[in-house]
Amino acid sequence: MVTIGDVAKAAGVSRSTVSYALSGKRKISDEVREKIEEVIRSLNFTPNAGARALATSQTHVIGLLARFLNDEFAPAMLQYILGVTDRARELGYDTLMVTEEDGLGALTRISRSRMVDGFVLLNVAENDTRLDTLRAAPQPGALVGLPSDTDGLDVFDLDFEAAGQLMVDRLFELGHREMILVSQPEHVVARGGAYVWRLANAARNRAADRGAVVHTYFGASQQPAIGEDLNRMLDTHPGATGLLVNNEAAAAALPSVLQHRGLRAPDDISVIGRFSDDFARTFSLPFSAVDSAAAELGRRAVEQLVLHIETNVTEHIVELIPPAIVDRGSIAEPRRRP
Amino acid sequence: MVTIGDVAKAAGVSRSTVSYALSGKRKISDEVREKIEEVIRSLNFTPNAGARALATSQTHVIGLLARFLNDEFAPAMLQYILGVTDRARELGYDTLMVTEEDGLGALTRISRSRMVDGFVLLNVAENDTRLDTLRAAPQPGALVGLPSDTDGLDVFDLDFEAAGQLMVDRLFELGHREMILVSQPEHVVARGGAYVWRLANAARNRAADRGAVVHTYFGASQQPAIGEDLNRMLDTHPGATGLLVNNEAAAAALPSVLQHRGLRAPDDISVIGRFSDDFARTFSLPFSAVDSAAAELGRRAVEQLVLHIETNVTEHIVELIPPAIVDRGSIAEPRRRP
DNA sequence: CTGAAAGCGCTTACAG
DNA sequence: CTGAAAGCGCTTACAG
Repeated sequence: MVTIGDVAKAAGVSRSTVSYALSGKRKISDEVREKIEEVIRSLNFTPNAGARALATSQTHVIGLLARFLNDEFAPAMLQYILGVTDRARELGYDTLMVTEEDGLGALTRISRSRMVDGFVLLNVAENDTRLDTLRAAPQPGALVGLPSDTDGLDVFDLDFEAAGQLMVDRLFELGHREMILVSQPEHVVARGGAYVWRLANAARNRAADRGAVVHTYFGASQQPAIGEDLNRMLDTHPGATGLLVNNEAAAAALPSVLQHRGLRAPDDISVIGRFSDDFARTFSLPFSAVDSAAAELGRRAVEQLVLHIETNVTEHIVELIPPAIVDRGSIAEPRRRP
Repeated sequence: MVTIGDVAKAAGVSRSTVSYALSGKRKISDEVREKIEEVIRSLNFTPNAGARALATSQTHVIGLLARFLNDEFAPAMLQYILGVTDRARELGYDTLMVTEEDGLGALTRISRSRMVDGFVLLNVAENDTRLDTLRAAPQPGALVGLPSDTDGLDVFDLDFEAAGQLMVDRLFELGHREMILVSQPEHVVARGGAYVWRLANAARNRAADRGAVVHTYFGASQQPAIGEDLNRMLDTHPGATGLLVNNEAAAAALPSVLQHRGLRAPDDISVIGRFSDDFARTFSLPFSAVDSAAAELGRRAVEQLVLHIETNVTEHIVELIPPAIVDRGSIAEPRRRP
């Protein structure tokens, strides 16, 4: 393998000069620098990452801890991941992706062995067991998902409270007074998916404040259960004119459920979901929705993480991205009763 | 940070003894070994990965090059990725996930800087521009996807030819004589997705051999285009009794298309797809299908890669996994014409 | 503007 | 059975 020594020899300079030419950390005469650059090109030299990491204590790798809970909707995870890997690369970092069950063990192992400069945690739960370890680690950490204790960490999430309010407001203003909210399954909440009840409570409270009602339900995260759930909800509340869907599987199942019942959105029922634009596109969901902002959250987490890695800022931030509705034409004034 | 020197000092031995105790590469007296282990635990020592990599030229990291073409069906990619990361971890490797557009540049950069011990390439095209670079790299490589030239690389893929034959055979034996095959979009083929025509040609030829006919079509990979495509095909071939679906978006769109037309599988039409079990479960697709074996392919690629990394086998293999049908009750004898 | 040398934290022949 | 020392390929004070 070609080393910095080979380059130095071929260019007729010392290894330190090559190193400085590479880093730009001191002035090198044009003549020498050009010679070095030429040699680097002709020898195809790239510095050894391990050696560099050893010398600088910087790996230029970030650790991405992703949890794939088999009852959550895997496709949605991909957008967060791509947000992270793409932005990391733009900032000069590669991404070590960790998917093991034992996230805590992985975090400990990777942190102690100094394989990465920092961590991004996806799918963070209300009381995430990984957080204490992360706080005690020498590397900084950024989260996607809002835990109860955000101390010492940068946190990014969609503002689910505002999302719940926005969904209700939008329908309320069109005239809807009775709505159904389908949330993620109860076990997602039980496991610490606090965003589920953040959105649900906000929606219910906002409706109550304005003199409307939102019937809130947990729904299965897979077919056919979720389809049956939806039918049951619609049967139970024949007067409901609006459907809020905070559950990707439910959103994906909804077109056929509506079709089966002979309902059309927005003519017969207004539908507003909460999912990513990419998700909507892939499954052709004809429903207006609050965008999950998955890629953006991943990108923001990386940016803030890199800021902590590369500078000595000590403040941490909690950033809740304001919800935005992507209009796909599925909400309108409630149908006039005949 | 705690180093091997700290451990040695606390245990009252030399650094080499600690190193050998860690690696087991030479006999250490029980007494000394136990003392060392105790110190390691109490100091929370984990060897520095960069230093180890520098000394051994082994990173215990594999590079995973994944391409996310925005017109391909992203959710399906996840299964391959998890197969790779999970199996890698079981074998003692972490995974550097690379998603940049410029896969060739990434491969070059990561290979030269010695960040990984080997590469797994996903989504390999017929004439993949990354392969020559991979062959010239000092690290071994394993592919998921069959290129035209497999020289010097380990290759894993579903046997799409056998899959096409199997799909036709299964329907033929039930009595179907006219079938429609919906493939991935033409531009996937144009880009080198050879598996599309491997399956299509095999299906068509097998049908011809047996005196049946398969109408083959490319279909869009997104809604609503794919829904219209499906309707057009069904309109064009009213006599077709079997539908073969080698296109995930089409499979996902099919339930509502069938419902719209008042068709049921298998009563009115037999349907057999090619997608992953996980995909079927997530979207509740009630169609029998040849399993993509995504996770298995990812796992096999890693296993073979690690074999090359850790031993000096020089033979390379091309492994085409035989297709297997997962029965979901969507195929039966063709309906008797009234 | 440039070079010689120390040091990052490991592993592994070499020596006993 | 164990230790002293060289070396992996970089970076960066130190010196000129």
